[in-house]
Amino acid sequence: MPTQALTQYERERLENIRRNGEMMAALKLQHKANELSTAAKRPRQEIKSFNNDLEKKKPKIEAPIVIRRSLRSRGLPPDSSTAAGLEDDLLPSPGRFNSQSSPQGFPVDRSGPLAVKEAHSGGADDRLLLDTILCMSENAPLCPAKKFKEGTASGLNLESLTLKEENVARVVRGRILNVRFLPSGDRTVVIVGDKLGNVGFWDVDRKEGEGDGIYVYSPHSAPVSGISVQPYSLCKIFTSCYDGFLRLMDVGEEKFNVVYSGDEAIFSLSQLSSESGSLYFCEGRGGFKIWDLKTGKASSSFSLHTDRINSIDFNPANTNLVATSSTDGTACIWDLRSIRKGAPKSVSTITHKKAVHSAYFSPSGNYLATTSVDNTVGLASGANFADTTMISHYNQTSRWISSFRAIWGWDDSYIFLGNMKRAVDVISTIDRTTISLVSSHMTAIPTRFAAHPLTVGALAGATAGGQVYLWTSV
DNA sequence: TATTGAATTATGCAC
DNA sequence: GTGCATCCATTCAATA
Repeated sequence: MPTQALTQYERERLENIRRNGEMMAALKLQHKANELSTAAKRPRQEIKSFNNDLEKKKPKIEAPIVIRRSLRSRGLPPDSSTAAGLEDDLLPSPGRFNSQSSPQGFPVDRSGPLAVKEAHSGGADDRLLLDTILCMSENAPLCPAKKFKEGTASGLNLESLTLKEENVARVVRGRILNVRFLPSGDRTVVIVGDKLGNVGFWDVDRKEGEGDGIYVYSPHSAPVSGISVQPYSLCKIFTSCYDGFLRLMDVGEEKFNVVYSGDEAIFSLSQLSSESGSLYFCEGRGGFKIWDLKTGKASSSFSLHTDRINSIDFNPANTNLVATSSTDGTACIWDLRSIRKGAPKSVSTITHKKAVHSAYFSPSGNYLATTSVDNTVGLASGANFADTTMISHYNQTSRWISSFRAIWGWDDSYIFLGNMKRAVDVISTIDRTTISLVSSHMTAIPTRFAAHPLTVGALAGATAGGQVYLWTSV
């Protein structure tokens, strides 16, 4: 390997990986022997889960999670070859860092475009999934990824929400950070991203004889921080990752292409439901970028917070307004038309006592709901969202559990979020009361949620154990 | 102000 | 049912 062509940063990473590899090798010898001898007997879990035959076959060479940090944040001097190194990242170069074993046992290079086949790491033969998505895409080519009938009464009856036994699945192995629905009314497909870099699909409405409907890909080498389905095109799915990569899963092309590769971890990703030319993402400590997909360049770049930005959300009624939530303890609403580079000024700032993990606009755009580790859910409304009320909610998740993020349902009346007692809490915005949805099928704490954009009552909750619970309205 | 270290404790898996 | 490994999240207090 031509080490002289690598940047200092990359050399450090290689060294780190080598050290980890040595340690792993020592630790894993015994572990692997145990694994092989016990791999035959397994199914303890009653719920359906991805078939890990492929996982069993491949030698487990676990690449360490390498979180990208800028030279600046690591207190190192600027490296003149960084830009070149970045270019390098976009080219396939076998044997480079970021490699992990494929199902076939060959190392997978995660620094360039990846074939879907190469990234496929678990679950059934994925031909069926790819064809299903293509078919869904053809049937609903003009179906935008936006909320159900913005702001109008959805007619949801909370008491009708149930969790059926068959609507529980273990989709991925790691802790889920992100859950989404494919925006189609035809067929329910859930997409999740986990801490290990896996992107899992669950085809809930599969037909008899089509297997368990679970498919797993490993396009990333670190936690998947965002999933966004391209508006008007179900077969283009963007994912962002702590490894600094933004990828596009193109179902038609059968590729996980590299859209962007930066030096810092990407913590959040969003797109406008009405426009498909740009990606909006946050990286490092407070960085916000607008990425032009046509030119492949950043059209804007701002520093909006002093710490990581955990979520980005557009106001459905006025898409010039974007809300960001940050570990710096604030959630801000920005007007994209008047944001200034030097000292950006927010339209409104909601201040919490601790980190804010989400800030989402209600379907009508009249409210903003924030979730903070200071044990509150904030509700902002009125002119410039200046009227703020704080609703008490226990948000202390432990080390192994992702932070809670309160999401909106199908109209402005309810907010959904996790509860440490293995329940889904529903806050009514009308009387500010909280009720809990419980089920004996929910054996872990749901922390990240998605409301189906077209089906009222279809609510997916995801856990630290890779499970997804799909609540439905009957 | 930046860095370091302690504390937190749910889940899956193997037995 | 019990015990163990996970480990790179996040916060906060203590330190330089």
